[in-house]
Amino acid sequence: MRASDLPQVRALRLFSSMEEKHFEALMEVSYLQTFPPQLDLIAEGDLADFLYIVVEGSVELYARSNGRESAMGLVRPVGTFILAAVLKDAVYLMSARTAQRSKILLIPSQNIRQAFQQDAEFARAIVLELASCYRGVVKEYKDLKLRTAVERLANRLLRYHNDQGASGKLELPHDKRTLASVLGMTPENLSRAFNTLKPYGVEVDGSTITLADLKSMKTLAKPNPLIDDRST
Amino acid sequence: MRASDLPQVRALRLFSSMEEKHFEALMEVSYLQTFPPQLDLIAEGDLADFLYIVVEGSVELYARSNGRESAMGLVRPVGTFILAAVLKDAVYLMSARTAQRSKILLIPSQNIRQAFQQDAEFARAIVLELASCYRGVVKEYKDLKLRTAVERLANRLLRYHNDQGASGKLELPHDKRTLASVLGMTPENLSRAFNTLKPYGVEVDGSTITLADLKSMKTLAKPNPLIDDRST
DNA sequence: TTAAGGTCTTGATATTTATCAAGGAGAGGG
DNA sequence: CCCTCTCCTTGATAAATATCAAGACCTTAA
Repeated sequence: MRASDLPQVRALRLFSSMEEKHFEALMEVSYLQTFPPQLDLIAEGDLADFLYIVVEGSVELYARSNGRESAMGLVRPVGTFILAAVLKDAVYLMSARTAQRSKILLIPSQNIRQAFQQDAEFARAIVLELASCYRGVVKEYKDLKLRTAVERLANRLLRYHNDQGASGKLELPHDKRTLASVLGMTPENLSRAFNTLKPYGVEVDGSTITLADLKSMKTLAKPNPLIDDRST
Repeated sequence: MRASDLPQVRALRLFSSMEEKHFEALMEVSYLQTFPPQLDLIAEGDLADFLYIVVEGSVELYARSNGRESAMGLVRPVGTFILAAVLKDAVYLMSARTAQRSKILLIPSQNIRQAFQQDAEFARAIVLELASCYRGVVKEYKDLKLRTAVERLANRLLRYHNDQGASGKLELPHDKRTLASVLGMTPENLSRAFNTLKPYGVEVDGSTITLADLKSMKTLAKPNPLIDDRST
């Protein structure tokens, strides 16, 4: 890994409170690499050799069973994925591919586990990150189990809208096919769900969405911080 | 907490490798309590005051949104719940109530976080437990997202069957209403799903299920270790 | 023994979601 | 400029799931 990349990595929450010597040891065995879009990074069932950290770009987590495939989540900077598999020294439960050209940090699992034992501050950062991931999945699970497709879309739009500054407009961060999969529906159904939201002030122009009537959107969506807030 | 209960708790994986003095300090502030069935233990949205460990009995995790309610999981001995909220010092994402008369260990969150910092072995046990919880939810999420209702039931039956010794018979560990909710369907639909499975050798007698044709069950269910194995 | 209250099942129907088939709109390449 | 490709949309239909209503079955208690 190049020395010029170090400060960028050091600034990540996961590493910022770590002892210098442990950080250096970790970086010596790590790779910061740039990948083209749509490249498969890991496949479910493989042994967890590395911890992945998305530094730039974005990565799609997905899973397959029977003939079906579904997106399980999107990881954007700065997020980790498959931390649990790394810590347990187990196989990946999800596959991952780049959604865009992405800069990704790879750290060998073994060294992560070692650093966890040696550095209490790092251990603390790791467990907080893992707890956040856990709560993220629980929220996705609740979203899917307690809401209809239209409600999921409405709440997702409100979330993106907030993340992007609540200006009345938002950009979908991925194509509609992927969004549909993330939301647990077919692309056809996503189209129809957008039509259903039209009376609530949702205007679609490509990947730009305008929310013209936030109040009625919220009445319909009934956003719930215990599902939709990513910060808590 | 009574001294006679200590060995039982000490044997739990979470505590077995902890230093004696840290264990004692933790136990001094903890409660081992027995609760009647159907008692609400925590409510989503409340601040995480305690870590809960199910020592005997079983606990149902559930969540609400809009008017809907759904079971999110069942915790049986020896399992923890809401570990992530405790570590993050955040609010619970799920509610919990006893399913049966249950013996439960309550440890104040603050002391858990303190012990995590002081005892590296405990930190290791905690992170492994949390990673297991994470992977458990991911599996539930995959189950719901990638399978139909009948497939979910079939795979659940195969799982219970295995857990209970693979003798051709199995006992449902909860009433059908709860099972339906865990599987993400209505009780009516569960009934129909059992009927759909009849041609595959599934005979229902109250909460006793006989699997008379495992081969065709497996052909239908297509069990997937990356969803159904609880050990990995 | 009967009445009352569960849980579970069944049938009829409605709603939601998926599938299949076709067409439109836009981007990039020749 | 037009072709071709991909992505998205729309319509028609099918399948999956939920809802509503009723009844069966079981347990418990008077």
